[in-house]
Amino acid sequence: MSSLQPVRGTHDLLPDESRRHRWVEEAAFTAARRYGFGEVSTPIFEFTEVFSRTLGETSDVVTKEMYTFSDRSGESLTLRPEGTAGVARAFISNGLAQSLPLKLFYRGPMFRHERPQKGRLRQFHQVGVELLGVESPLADVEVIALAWRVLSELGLASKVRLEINTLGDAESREAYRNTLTAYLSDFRSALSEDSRNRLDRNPLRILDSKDEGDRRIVENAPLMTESLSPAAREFFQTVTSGLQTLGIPFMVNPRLVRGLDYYCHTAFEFTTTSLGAQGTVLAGGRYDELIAQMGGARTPGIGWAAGVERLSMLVEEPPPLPRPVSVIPMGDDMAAMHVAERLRRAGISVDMGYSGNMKKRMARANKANARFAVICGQEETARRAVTIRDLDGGSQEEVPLDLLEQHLVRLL
RNA sequence: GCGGGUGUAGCUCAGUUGGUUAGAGCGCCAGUUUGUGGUACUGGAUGUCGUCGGUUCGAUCCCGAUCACUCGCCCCA
Repeated sequence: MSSLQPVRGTHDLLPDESRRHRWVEEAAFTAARRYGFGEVSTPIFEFTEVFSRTLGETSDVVTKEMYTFSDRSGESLTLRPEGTAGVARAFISNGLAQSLPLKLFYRGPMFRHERPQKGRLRQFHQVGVELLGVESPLADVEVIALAWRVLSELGLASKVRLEINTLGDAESREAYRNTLTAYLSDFRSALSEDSRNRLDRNPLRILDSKDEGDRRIVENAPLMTESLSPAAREFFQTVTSGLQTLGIPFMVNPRLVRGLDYYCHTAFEFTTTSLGAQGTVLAGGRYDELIAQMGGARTPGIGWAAGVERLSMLVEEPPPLPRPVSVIPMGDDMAAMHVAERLRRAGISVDMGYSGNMKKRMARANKANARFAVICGQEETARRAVTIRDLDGGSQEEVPLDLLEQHLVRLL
């Protein structure tokens, strides 16, 4: 084994796996386009502030997971740990408040300095969407419907479960935070060490603690629902009934919380039980205050992101590639290369080996899963013809060189 | 960041209770067939036994460290 290893938590994507990833990404983009989203591509690094100010100073992502470094002019830059902050920044930088509502799709690598596990890498890939400038819960419904569409297209409808919750508006959340903290404080000494910390920093997180003792305490805790303002309650009601209208199965999980500070109202997660500890496959929510927080005009938004690696582990085989034709030279390699080039110009995928006798080249054609072999032998060449061999059936026929392209196009 | 497991050929994995030349299957290469692949048969190559250090006459095996992967926690896609 070589000592040249990739950096911890990073992977080389060889052609087979790359193809799975591509398939996942394309399924997401195709569906997104059908819902009216256009692709946006923002830099994979930003000024550190773009993330530190928006994700929450106490969030794990900011406090211990960012790849932050100084560039040569001393600026603090950070490899993006998620996509929304960069899109929000681009929205402001480009004055896109003029073009609301805005529907954006993105894909690409994200970076988090975490301890790697299955389905959790330091460089991983996400596809995501953001719908900006729509106050109405219609946006929430549409964006979740798109997520459901993507997962369905990938054949994952039966493998995932949609959980949804509301975090309410700012006032509701503030009120809830207070009642929850008041309730939990009585149990402070009974809480797990992690949760005692969370009590001060982010008490909502205690709701989804995996600790047995915590769970018992949380069972009787007051719910967000009880602190919701009438407006927030109605908003959530519209979202859930909308999902019902569209026939999208979901379950309300009043203990579902999101890690990043900028979320409000709708929060949702598609989870699976087949990926070990990394159950979340696609997640998102509403972030009405994010852009204002970054210094832009207040612009509501909602979006989600999905982990490409996680999805590609769940997905069955991607659709097969079109099968190539193999050109087999017999003596004059360059003449055969010329034939290959003609076929490629005609839009046909062509494989051709660089050395070896006919037997070897036929074996290579087979390995390439070629549908036909085009044999360029001396005798045929003298007649300005080639032999086409059907590699599935085994029959072969001679075809005049001039008719080769049209002949093959018809056969394929 | 914390705790457990694992690391032997390109891949999946045996094995050595510390002892001379470390194995299998798949894959790869060659041949049976010098103009014909997929099947079959025959033969072949492959390894710093993750890395560094320690114990020992002797370490792939025991010990320590380190790196990577993996499972769980934290957190998240």
